[in-house]
Amino acid sequence: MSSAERVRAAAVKLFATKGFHGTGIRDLAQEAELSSATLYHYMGTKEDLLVEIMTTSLRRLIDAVAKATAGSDDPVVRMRTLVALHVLAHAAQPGETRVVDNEVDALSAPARARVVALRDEYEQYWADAIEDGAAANVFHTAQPAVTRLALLEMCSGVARWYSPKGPLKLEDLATHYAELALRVLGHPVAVRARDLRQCLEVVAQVWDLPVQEGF
Amino acid sequence: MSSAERVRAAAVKLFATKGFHGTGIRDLAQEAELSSATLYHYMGTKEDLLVEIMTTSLRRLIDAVAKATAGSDDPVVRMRTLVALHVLAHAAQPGETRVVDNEVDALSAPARARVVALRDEYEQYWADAIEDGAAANVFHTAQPAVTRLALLEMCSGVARWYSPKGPLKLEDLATHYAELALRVLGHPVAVRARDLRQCLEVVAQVWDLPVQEGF
DNA sequence: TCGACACTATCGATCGATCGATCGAACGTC
DNA sequence: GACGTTCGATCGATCGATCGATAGTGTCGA
Repeated sequence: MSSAERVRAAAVKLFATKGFHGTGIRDLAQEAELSSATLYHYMGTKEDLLVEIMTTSLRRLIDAVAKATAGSDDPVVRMRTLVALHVLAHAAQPGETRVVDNEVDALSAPARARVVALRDEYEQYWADAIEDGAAANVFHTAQPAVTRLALLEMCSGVARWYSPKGPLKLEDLATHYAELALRVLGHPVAVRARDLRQCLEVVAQVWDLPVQEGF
Repeated sequence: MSSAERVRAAAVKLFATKGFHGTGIRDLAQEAELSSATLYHYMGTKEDLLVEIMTTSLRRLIDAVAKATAGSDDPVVRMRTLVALHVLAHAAQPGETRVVDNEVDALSAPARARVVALRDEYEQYWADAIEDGAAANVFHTAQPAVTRLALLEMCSGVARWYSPKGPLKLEDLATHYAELALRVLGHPVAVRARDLRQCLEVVAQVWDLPVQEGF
């Protein structure tokens, strides 16, 4: 792993576990096995590093859902795909996703605006799928906007507790959450294994992970 | 409001919005309208202040669920009560709950152990209700533990976005979430208004809030 | 009624430590 | 000798925390 990669990995790990403000430049340097001065050869300010992690992580997620939902009009299929992708991404990359979800408040106003715009772009996929499903009468929810937020929070929570060392396989996790999401949306239909396998492949591809189960 | 109360309120506000590490002693002093030296007349260390906020907040929540679920054996009723209480607490006291949910990592090891023990005590109510419901065949979930975590994350998320200024009333919010939770648990039954009103009263009582709607 | 004393509340000044960030110099490699 | 990397030393700023001093307030014996 190159020094540049070590710096980024160190930042993801420490920002995710100790928070942006709780992580010092010297913590970063120690984790990356470099002097604090050398860090600045690979980054701008500490905030630049945070912004880079957030934007690339969100861009990857947006690319993944764009790729995985392309060509599908069925809201149920899209919803299953969105949930599976979101859960897989949060389980496989808990560091990045925890930083994105928890450290938005640490950004300065202009940087925060750019990150929030990306997040809104992502959540629009969820809003569209829910709206289309409600219009097609396959989803039944009295408060679509609230339900969307509830689903997103439920799925993002995975990054806070999932461990690949536990008994639960990634596929089982994603399948279970897709099932829960459809229940929330008032559409009690079993999850098809075929849809899920496609999501696993997209995640492995976009995040550049080995393809076998468990990443 | 006394100085002691202003210190605590300032800490809740700033810890919730800027994070524990992102909040300086001087920020706290300015928000509480005191000098930084005077702060230490009302608190121990900054971490003591954080621990006090977390433990009292969790104790109140535990007291509330103990009071509200006492005497009820029906897992469905208990689950509705747990969800409504949790959502109402997170919507009515977003500061405290955000601090509890997000700043656990900022604690030193011994303090964290005490807080996590309280959190586990609280979550046991959820685990019991889900287990009893599954045993009574009124809940249907393949992964009870995962479902519990998913539900908790879903409900806690309310503190991140709910605003009393929005169009959504507290009762509608709690009712909607109770409905979503029962769907997640495979028990599609409408929420009874009577159960909810009792939860509103318990929250108002335990958190010492005015009883009329909206707190 | 009055002063003496104790106690609470407050703050300006300041402590040593750590913060994010920068500098010039020294490496190696081509 | 040009360039990409690395680091020790150090900058001014800010951090959490403490100090002694100064008011205010209530109590109690004379």
